[in-house]
Amino acid sequence: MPTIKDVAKKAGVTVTTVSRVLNNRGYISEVTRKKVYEAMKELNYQPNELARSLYRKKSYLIGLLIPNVSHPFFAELTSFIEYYAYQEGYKILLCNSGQDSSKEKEYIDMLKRHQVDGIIIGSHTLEAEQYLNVKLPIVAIDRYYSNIPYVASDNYKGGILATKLLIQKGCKKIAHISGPLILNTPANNRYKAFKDVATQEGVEHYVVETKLNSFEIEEFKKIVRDLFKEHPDIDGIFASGDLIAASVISVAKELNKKIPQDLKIVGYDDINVANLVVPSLTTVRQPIKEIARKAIELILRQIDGEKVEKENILPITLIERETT
Amino acid sequence: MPTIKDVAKKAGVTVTTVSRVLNNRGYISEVTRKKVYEAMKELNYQPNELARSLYRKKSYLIGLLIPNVSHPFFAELTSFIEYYAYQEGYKILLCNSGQDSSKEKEYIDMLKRHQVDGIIIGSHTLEAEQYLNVKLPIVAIDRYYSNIPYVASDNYKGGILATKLLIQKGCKKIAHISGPLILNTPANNRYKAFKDVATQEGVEHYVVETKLNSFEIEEFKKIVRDLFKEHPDIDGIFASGDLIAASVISVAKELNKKIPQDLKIVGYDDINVANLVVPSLTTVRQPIKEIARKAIELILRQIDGEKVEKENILPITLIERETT
DNA sequence: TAGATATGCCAACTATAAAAGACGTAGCGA
DNA sequence: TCGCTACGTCTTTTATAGTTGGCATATCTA
Repeated sequence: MPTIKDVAKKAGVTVTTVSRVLNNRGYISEVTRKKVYEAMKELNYQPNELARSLYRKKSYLIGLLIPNVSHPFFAELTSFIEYYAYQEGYKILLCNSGQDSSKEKEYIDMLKRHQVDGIIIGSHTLEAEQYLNVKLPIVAIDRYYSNIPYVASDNYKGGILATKLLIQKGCKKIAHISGPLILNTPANNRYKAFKDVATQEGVEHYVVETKLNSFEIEEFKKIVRDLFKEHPDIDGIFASGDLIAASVISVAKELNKKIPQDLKIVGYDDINVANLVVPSLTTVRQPIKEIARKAIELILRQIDGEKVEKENILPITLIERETT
Repeated sequence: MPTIKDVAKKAGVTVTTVSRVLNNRGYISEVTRKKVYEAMKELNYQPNELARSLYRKKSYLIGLLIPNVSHPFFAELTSFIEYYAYQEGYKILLCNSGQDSSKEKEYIDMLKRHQVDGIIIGSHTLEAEQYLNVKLPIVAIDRYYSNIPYVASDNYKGGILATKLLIQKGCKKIAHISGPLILNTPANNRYKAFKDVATQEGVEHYVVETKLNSFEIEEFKKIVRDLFKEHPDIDGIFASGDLIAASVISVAKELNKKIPQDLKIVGYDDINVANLVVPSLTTVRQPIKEIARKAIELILRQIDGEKVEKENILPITLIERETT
């Protein structure tokens, strides 16, 4: 790999001049500039970003810590985050914590060692202490913690709309399949909204919880099968995620339940899969692209030393398709 | 952020001593070691990986260049690649090229500037020249190029099995929905196998091609609708990807075609979605996990200066589910 | 002739690593 | 007993690739 010295030698100037050309600083004649550019091209020179980062104390790296990219929601989110980061000249260091809090801790330390300029965290197991002694800019996605700013969709409203839709469409016995409720996350507002609406409307209702580590479709299916075993006459399900909702469709087929006649389903997220399954999923659309954009915006503003709002709630939309 | 100097000062030794403790090199008395560790702990010190990388000429970073993580196949692949990389102490810099060759070029330059130790490329638009002047270790996934080692599933055999299954199950008029055939990729062997088997067995057959940039479900559906408009009596489809196959299911429902009675479908990949849709997809399973493992293995061996085999074909499996 | 423009030179700086050297002590042979 | 080597521990110096600032030295222009 050629260094700035090789370029200087080839162009017949000093490293100072090359550095000036690279950074557009000081006075440079067009002739010299051209010579330097030509030398760089000939040598196929790429400035060593490590050395620059070291000096500037800025790496243009953002750490993205999520449970798992293989989950469509995080995959889509990651894609948009990468998109916006790239537009601003930042790069993404990808970390899958696998919902394992020790791996999460290790990853945060690793990201610090690599001098990332900020961390976007969409992972859920971490305890208080580990966040707090990180002085880096952080943005959480769908997660509360102390004074760390977070981005989330309007989960409570989403839960209201979903539950109301089921009742309005005539469901008499409804269930909610929630994420892990032990964690204090914004997503739990979906659960709260479900409870609130069902109680208020006087509709019989149940809640089942998915486990912390289950991203496996077979596990989701098992949960749904167990639910129907206990309550075969459930006629409406609000699932806290489209993947779970799709699993409900799959199990409903096994049990010969007609959708939406015998069973109505509302998901959450509106990932691409929601429009791919048959029947297509009615779901609460999270603005994934906007969540990504907001997260990047909040990180960059913190990197620039700005204070940012702690709460960043983005609007949801109820998308009615064929399962209701 | 505390530096090694701060630790040295706190422990009452020189930076060299701290460095020795950190790197387990040379002679260190237990007393000194303990003092240093205590100082590191007190200061919550994390060695600056940028400075280490600069000196060592090794970053422990691997660039991953793919069309888009939001596609489930790449999402699952990325997840495994990250998993194996992490096990070996490497980190992943994620780049979505969006199938745009200029962005691809920019990304490769960026990765070089960041001194990545190697690049895994699953992207498809890049031209010859741009690869060649990269002296970095590279591994391609599902892509041929000159003397760059690649990993791919046994596409030809997969195509054979898929096509034979359709014919064996009684299909009389079959179609293949391929990826973009302009690119010279291993995936085109699915197309070749389809042609070969259909011709050999004397079965009427058609091929439609998806466009380069279409990862959009609506685009897939449109392609399928057009196919059925032209050939309403097609009774078997081999789709070159599960997402396309799922789109076929969706369109078949629109057209009131019964699966598998009126229409049989075989996909390719066996992403999680294949088992989620209803009816569940018969598909050719690519060993995504093994592809990831192999790609990391090949990159690491190249980083260590080893020569590696150019061709790395991994076995596929036909998974029969409900669409055949 | 002053000021702007253009370039060079040198040193300091970023955080860490590693080779070489310094220092005191111990062991051993002549 | 002197001189040599070995040893363990720590320091000094140099290196990594690039940035920056001060200062010197030109040349050009108003």
